[in-house]
Amino acid sequence: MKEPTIMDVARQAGVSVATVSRVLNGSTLVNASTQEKVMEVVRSMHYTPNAIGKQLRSQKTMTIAVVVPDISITYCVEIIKGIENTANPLHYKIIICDAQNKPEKEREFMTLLVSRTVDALILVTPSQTDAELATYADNGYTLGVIGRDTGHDAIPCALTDNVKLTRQVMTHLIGQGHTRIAFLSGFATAIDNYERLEGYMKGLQEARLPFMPELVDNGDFTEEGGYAAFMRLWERNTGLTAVFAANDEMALGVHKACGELNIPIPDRMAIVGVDNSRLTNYVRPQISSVEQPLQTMGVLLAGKLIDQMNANEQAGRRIFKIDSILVVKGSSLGRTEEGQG
Amino acid sequence: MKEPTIMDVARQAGVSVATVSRVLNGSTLVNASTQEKVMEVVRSMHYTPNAIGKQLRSQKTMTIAVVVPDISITYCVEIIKGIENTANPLHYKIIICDAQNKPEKEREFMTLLVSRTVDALILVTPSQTDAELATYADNGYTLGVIGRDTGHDAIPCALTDNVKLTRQVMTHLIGQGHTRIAFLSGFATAIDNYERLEGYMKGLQEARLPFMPELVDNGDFTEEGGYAAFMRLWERNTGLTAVFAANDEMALGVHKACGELNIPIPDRMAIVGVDNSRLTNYVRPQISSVEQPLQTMGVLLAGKLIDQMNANEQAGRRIFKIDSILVVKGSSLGRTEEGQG
DNA sequence: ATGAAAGCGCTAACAA
DNA sequence: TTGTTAGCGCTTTCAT
Repeated sequence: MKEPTIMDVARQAGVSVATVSRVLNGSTLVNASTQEKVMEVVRSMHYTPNAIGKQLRSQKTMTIAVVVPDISITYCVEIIKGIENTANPLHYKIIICDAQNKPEKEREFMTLLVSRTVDALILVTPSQTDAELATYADNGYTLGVIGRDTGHDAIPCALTDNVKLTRQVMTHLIGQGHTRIAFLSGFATAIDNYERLEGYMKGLQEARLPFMPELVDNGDFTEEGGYAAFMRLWERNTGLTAVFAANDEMALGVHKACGELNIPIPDRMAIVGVDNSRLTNYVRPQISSVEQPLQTMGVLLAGKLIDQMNANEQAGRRIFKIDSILVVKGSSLGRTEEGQG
Repeated sequence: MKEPTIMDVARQAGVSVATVSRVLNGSTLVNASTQEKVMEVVRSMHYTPNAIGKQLRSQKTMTIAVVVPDISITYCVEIIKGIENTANPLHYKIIICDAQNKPEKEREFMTLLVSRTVDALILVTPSQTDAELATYADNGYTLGVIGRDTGHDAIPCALTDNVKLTRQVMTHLIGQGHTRIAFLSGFATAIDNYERLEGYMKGLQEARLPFMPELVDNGDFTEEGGYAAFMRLWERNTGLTAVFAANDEMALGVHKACGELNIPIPDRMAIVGVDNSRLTNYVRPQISSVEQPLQTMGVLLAGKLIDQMNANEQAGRRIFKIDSILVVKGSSLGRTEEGQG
């Protein structure tokens, strides 16, 4: 089971390897009859060029690695789809790397870049520090980040405007008459937290509502975390009537907790999440959520990165900050008078 | 930004490239002091071996491609996780390929194998025919399939026992007193259909229930398809009291349809799906579903494939047929007397 | 224990 | 228009 090489084709066709290579790569400087003859042999031998040989010679793999924290999160999958939709038509292959929520795994994947297995690497909400990522960029590696801005000139990024997003939610909730609104954040390390907290506070400020630290808690971006956090909030007896969770998982946890505590939604408790994931539409009432244009983020960043590799110069925008939209559903709309009492 | 090569390291350390290569690959035939000296240089230069060069020389990529029909399906993601858990510890990299439900895309990914970009390829519920896949195996390529058996000696596979699975469901439903049970299949092309239909018929047979063709319909494995199929079934006025859907998506469609038609679940209509996906636990009542040990399937197949590559002989089992378990929930349990009337 | 050198499959610069 | 040939970075046989 030995693959035919370009040599075999050349021999069989009675031409040199250079000619075969030219035909294969669509060079115009080839006699039509020669071309025909070579293609004939290529077909009859079922010859397919060896990708490794090509890569070694051309110093290009035409491959981009996408490192996601967890392949089971819809958030990540949507981004991947966006990247694919841009990369595939441009003949770039995508290799998806699942870091399984382990920072050490994520770091391991960086060697794909260093070992030249891929031409570029996209990190989705990386766990590495800005300084770590800067090192790679400084050494000339092509990488981009989705979900935050490392601040490095050579690292493009796509992210949502968290402050705007949060204020949008706050405006909605305050408009519904809520004054005690809890904020459920994710990991303390995520930059999103800081920005969303900022938007939360700004929203309160504008409505001349006081900031109450006891209305802020952490749910670690998981359903269980959101559930536990809400239980803590509830026991503090702060008189809260609404919860803004930094993602849908936590919002689902709150939804569940309210169910168990017999707190009617939205009458006694309004809930808003982020991601507008499918699940939010299957629980009753459905959960209002902010929809981020994830595919778009993938499309824009991949496009930018490919441009960067081909043009060899950093032209155009480096930061793609994208607006999201709030999808209002039953969990935060239509409180009945009765319920409010 | 030029990477240091093994040559640079050799020069710097005052040894030959062969020695550097030996050190890097842990050969024992190297003087301890030489070894130390080389490693010192490797560290100081931040040298990382070029993967492409290595691959070309060794004729191995240590990479396995996993081609899934759709990366957004949890079914696929679970299998991927299983494969990763086996492959990564054995130093194999995984490249995930999303065929986006397009047969031509799936076929394109086969060139990864032919072009030697990967050492092996795993197909999850492929759209290609057995004959097509056989060609690759006959030409010595290493591939495996999850979800069906191609019947080819050199193509290992992992799959669930569909007949058993279906009969399990039928036994449960018949045990609950149902006699008119609809069967909702997926694409007509999927082999699963045939086997599940077989199990359905056997289940009826054993219980001495008649097979009614008008109780079988197709829902294309989608929620919308399941919804539409149920609507058709319902209009046929067959007096059905239970639906077995070949996957959870279709089961959710039936669930939705019942909601709109005001058919109480499980009192007037029992529902059972397959996959035991997360969503089945968020709707009310929760949907009974068959849980397939997907991760296990990935683990077993990947292990078999890697063995096959290393041992160069086909020892051991080729077909991994795995039992699934039925998780009974509200949608098919506890019909009240009243409801039955 | 170490080094020299061949060669994996390919492209492209240079020659003819 | 076509051919010859030098590498891309690495491992490994064969000498030493």
